[in-house]
Amino acid sequence: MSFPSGRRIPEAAVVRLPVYLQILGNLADTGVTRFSSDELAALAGVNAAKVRKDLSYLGTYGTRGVGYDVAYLVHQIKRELGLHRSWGVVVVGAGNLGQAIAKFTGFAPRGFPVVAVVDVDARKIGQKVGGLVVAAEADLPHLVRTTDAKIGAITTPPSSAQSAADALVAAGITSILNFAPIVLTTPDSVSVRNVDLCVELQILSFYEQLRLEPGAAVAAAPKVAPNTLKVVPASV
Amino acid sequence: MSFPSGRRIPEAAVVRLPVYLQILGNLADTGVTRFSSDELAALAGVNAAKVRKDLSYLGTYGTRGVGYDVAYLVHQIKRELGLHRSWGVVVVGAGNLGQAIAKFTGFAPRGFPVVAVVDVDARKIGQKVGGLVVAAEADLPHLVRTTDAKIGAITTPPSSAQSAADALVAAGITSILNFAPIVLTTPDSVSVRNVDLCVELQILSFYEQLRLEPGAAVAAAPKVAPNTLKVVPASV
DNA sequence: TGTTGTGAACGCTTTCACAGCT
DNA sequence: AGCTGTGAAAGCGTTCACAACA
Repeated sequence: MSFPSGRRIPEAAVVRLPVYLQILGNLADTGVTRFSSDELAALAGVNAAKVRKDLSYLGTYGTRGVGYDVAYLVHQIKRELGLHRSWGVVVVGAGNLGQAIAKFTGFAPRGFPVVAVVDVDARKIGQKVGGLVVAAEADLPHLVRTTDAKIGAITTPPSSAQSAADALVAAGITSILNFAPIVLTTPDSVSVRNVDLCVELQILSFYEQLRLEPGAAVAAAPKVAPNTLKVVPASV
Repeated sequence: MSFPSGRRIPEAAVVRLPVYLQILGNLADTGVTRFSSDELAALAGVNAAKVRKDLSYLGTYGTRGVGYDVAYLVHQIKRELGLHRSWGVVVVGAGNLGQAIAKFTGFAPRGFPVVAVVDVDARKIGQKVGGLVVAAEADLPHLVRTTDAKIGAITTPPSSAQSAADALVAAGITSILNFAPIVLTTPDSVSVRNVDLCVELQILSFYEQLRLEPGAAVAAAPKVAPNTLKVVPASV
């Protein structure tokens, strides 16, 4: 509602900024230094008016008749998303997915180093996973404090996901990426994003089915996903 | 636009149906046979009016003064989402994530068996991953035909993701789950859902930052994510 | 009485269209 | 002339509030 200097970016725009950032990063890598809203729109699969509106929420950084500067816009989007600092990720659950995330080398360079992996299973504790040693879930408060982790990723079986969430919240984590196929119960001050692959597959199957059914047809292009995000004033 | 019998479910509602389905499944497992919109709303973290509207798109299946039947609603949601049949998934890219997906036993029971894993790397071809043998990406057309796969999951490095998408499309796949951090170019007749974990982390960091910045505050609860979905008439 | 189903109001998001700069 | 920035309009999605009904 309120915002430091009256500026406020609509949620719908916030979720598109990382997509623009990615594309602009690719453009920069190929030596492009300037782009127009038309060009970015084509690459992102949206329309130019939306790109201009979205970018206008960041400030007035374009040049009429010319376009936008790639490097400058990358900087501004990063600033807005808080990507000029690093956000440590602690992975809860050292199963297949947890290990895949811990081993993935693509997060750290983009500002999201995996700083710890924990599990409740004594057989997993002490194992090495991608340069980290699996710690006990009970150590979360200590680990979060010492590593300054800011985001928790839940990759446990569904039956342990809620207790994992409770442990993360107790340890002071307020942003959770949940891969378990259950709806977590968390305080309103905690942001949760659900990445339930079954949900994604079910949505795909709905549209695939429309394509298979004779006579069925849809025209619109839905862009939403079943994520939940709760955020309350910082003072609470 | 048009729909067989004039019925049409808004996209925003479609993405919530899998969430309801999951919760109702859990309720059924614990012996619950009836629920009210209030109860489901509390469990799903939405409000009761939304639940009633969403369920009303399926048909008139509730009983005034009483509520809804769990088993019956599960059946109706499954029917709507096309979950009374199985949707084979072919994984392209046998790296950490691809292997984690292939090994995960939670998809098949929910109607999404992983029927094949392919890679371009000759060293990976022939390896066994969760009961499947990694095949060559060049075999995709043949594999899709013989396994009747309907969904493709791209878990390759970003540099190979577009060619993976092209190969899937050429093999006749029209629904793609993309884990690579790039925007895919596909025909309009192909549905793509992007599950870019960096995008999710970046969105989380935006809200985390608001919480850390003194004086910052947001009130609304955004529920959208940067997915793209393109669907065209079945006849095309 | 209790709960659904749903028009109508509201608010957010997208799109249009053009004024304003370069 | 070209492209941005932005009010205003249109389109969706959510919420309200209550009639309908078991």
